[in-house]
Amino acid sequence: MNDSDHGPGHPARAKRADARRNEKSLLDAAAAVFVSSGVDAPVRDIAARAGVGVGTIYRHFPTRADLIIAVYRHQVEACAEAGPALLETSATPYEALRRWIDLFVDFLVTKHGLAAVLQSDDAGFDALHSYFLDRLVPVCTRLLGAAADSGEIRSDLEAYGLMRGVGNLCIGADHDPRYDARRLAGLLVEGLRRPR
Amino acid sequence: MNDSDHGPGHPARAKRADARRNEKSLLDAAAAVFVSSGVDAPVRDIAARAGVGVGTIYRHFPTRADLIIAVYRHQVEACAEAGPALLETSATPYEALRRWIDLFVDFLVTKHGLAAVLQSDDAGFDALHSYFLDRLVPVCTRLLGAAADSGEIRSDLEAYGLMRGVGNLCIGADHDPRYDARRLAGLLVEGLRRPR
DNA sequence: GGGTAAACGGAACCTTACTCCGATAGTGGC
DNA sequence: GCCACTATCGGAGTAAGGTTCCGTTTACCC
Repeated sequence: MNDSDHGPGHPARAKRADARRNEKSLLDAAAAVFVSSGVDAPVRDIAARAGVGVGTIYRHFPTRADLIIAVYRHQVEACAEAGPALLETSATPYEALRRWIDLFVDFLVTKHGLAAVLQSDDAGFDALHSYFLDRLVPVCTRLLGAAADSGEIRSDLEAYGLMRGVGNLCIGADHDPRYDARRLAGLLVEGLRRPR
Repeated sequence: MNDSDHGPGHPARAKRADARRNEKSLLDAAAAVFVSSGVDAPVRDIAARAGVGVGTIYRHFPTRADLIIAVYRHQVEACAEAGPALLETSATPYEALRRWIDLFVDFLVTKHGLAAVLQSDDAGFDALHSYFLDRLVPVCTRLLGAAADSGEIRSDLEAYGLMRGVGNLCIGADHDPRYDARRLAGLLVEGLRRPR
């Protein structure tokens, strides 16, 4: 996991110092540019901001998806870990599900264009798509399962479908005050409640 | 509205015959290409299929949005007109709303990439966005209003938000058998029901 | 048939993604 | 401390798509 350690000279060749420095610069620059120009800002802009050539970006992050994943990894992890926690601290499993979806929505809508690129069928974003799904679907499955077991919701919707749906609802949620993604996601979850 | 009339020689100059022919060719070609390659197929492809130069496309349809609107105008109109009709033929206003949303979803998911481009924040698709909204939001408003008046659903969601939400849910619905947009849209509408 | 302006076509240009390779400069061995 | 070795760098080059521009063609009116 942690490759920044530089223990006593071991056979495994350590990454060169400039490479590590550049990777850090790139992550910082990308994060800044993503905030100001969205996640599909031109690669050149990110390279310029980091003070490196475009070749350096592609060497460290073969696809744009890899860069996006690296930038948001921490937050995705946090979201994933929040699932089980909410299950413990909420009054009911349904309540936990509702709150977890809120977290996910908040994360997505605050990242200009991330939701859009997440659902893009553009090959090359497969890695991004997969990362989110691999990390979050299991968490969602558990929340859905708990809420279904407690009889609060129907049990005929897969976590995958729900995640994609919620992700879609977040598209374009920034830059349109009339569109409230959080609200709609809430209604969608509300729709899961058992009829009656 | 109808500019294909060529009434008795009036001062208004009639459009040249080749221009009218090309416009027709372009609409046919675009429709065909949209089906096989999606609505964001390269402009050059459409021009080639129609047997005209790219300049001719831009002369007839200044933006891609104009072309898309022209191609799907009939179906959008049909959808808009189906609203009031459903209100008359359905058992309850809620039922009419549910069925109308189904129609809208079916329309969107069968047009590769249309939903995505509809929500794109890319300026230049404003016209497309506006056309759909101008034409369909009033219809949706009426359906929502009727269902709210009959007490079947809550009344605190604007038609605009619902339309955007449903449109978003349709993104990427083709080419992913595990994702059922119609189902999710149904759940969203279900979520509108008054609690108890 | 001839004059005129509408309409055509596609070369040219711009922007962005992504690749490739000569130049640069850390690193480990001495 | 110096050198050779090679990982890494930087950005010119290539490709693809969108949009514009203007010399050429052609329908229309008389």
